[in-house]
Amino acid sequence: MDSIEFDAIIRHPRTIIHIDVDCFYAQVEMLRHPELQSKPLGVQQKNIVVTSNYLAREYGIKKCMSVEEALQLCPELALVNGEDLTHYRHYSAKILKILHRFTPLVERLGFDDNFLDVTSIVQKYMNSGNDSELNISINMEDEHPVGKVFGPSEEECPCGCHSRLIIASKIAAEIREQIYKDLHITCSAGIGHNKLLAKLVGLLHKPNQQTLIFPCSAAMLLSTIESVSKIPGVGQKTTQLLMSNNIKTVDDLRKTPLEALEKKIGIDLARKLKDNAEGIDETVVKPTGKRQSIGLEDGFKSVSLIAEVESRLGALLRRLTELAMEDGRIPVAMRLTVRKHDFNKSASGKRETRQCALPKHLLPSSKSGIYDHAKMLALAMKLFHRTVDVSKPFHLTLLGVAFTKFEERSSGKNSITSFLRKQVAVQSVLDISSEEGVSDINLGSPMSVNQDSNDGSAMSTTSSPISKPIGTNNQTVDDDVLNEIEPLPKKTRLEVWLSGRRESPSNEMADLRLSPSSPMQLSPKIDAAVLKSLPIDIQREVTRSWPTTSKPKSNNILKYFIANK
DNA sequence: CTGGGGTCCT
DNA sequence: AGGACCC
Repeated sequence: MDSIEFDAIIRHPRTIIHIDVDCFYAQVEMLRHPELQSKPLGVQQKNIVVTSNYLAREYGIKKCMSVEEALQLCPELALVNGEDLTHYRHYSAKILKILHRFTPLVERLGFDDNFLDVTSIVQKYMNSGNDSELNISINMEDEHPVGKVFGPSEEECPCGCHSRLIIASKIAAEIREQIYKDLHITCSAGIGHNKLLAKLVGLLHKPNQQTLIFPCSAAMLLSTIESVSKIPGVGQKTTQLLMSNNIKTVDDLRKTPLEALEKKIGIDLARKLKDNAEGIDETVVKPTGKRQSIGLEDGFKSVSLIAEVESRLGALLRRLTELAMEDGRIPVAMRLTVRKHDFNKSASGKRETRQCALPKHLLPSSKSGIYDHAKMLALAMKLFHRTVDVSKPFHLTLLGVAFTKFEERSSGKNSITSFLRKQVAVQSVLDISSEEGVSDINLGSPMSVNQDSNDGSAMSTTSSPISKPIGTNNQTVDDDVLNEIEPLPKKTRLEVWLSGRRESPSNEMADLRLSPSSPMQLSPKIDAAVLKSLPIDIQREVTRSWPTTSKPKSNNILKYFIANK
């Protein structure tokens, strides 16, 4: 077969639907507060209106606008706080379940953005006129797509994608209908033969509508997007790089020779963007599995006291352990995130993270079935002291804590797999107990904050003799476990103090010293020899079920069947 | 005081 | 551990 004919036949083999929930947070809040349904509504996080309903958008309110600005545009704007994502997470899971009724091939970006590869269900419809597994029947006689179509559709592509896309538009309509019937949430959809086109075309008609694009209109769609920054994957940095090279539009991108572009932005990105500029995108829909991390963050004006850090981390950890229990898997590592106030310039304020293994005995699987919050907090504080030099004044604008590696809850028996998996998870994580073994010397004298500063705030009178002798403080967490676990008060002394304090934080602070966090026995070293000593087929069995850290390199063979360019 | 989440790559 | 990206 001539390679050109071959190209023509196999060109657009996939069918992709992109489902975007309309102003997701705002819809959820309207469901929770029906009286707000008919009013302009914004969802607020800190000083930001992160999203708003369409009534509010008529006033010109945009995503991530400041509250001030939004209220100027619409003084009667109703605002609800959306800093707690619990309800959104809940609805997001329900939406995902509905999508899974259609196909397991669902890739999620965030809570409200989904790609579905419906190639195979479209094929089922073409074979039989219905899908016995779904309760949907599609009128195959009707050749018209549901919803809008972008661009001309005069000539049918010889690969047959035309009718596939039309069927997919009916499936998309059915998906949206089921989401609305079950949840009273509206979505918009884009239908195309790849992810890029499905996503971009769905933006054209937005609340509660859907749009289809045929391949012949792909280049046209890309031409109509004004800036390269609208291409998914082109963020702020790349946009700056491109603009400094006078590349602003997709057409600029097309005019730039690949070789020249590679030198400016790197070979991988250059190739991707040259493809994208023509509407080409071979990336596959990667089904989203379990989360790779579960985290919580809290931003604030400024936190400069260790005591307040401890209080806030404690609150975050309580919620985080609840989320982990819902998830069902056992976390194996903890990561702390800190954002330090950046007052040298108006720089963005980078985050710093520290990560460590989570010792097994802090986990709920061991006897009690619950987390030991005191020790979790001690561990988090240890990470904090690795991140922030508390001998000097500090002020933070964000604290976050996350679980980052997981072990499936064993369901009992698969001992060897479970054992090895745990080892591999722990192995790559820094073992913080093994270095600076006794550590916590800083913890002994936290009042040294401000010791040479003149800002006269809280602590300057202090330097209260903290001296619990470091030596006696230095029992390990393991020792604590062996001793008895002190019943955790509803409020810790720290929280009581914090909630009661007004202006004169005095030497009460001496009592707020973090309980001696100390080296923990962590992470037995992995024994690669154990694995290697197994029969090869057992090795394979074991490694196949490991949490995926390596990814299949995306050398899609289809690439070689794409019309040259 | 640009939010509170996430992903993957280097 | 950080960076860039997504929503």
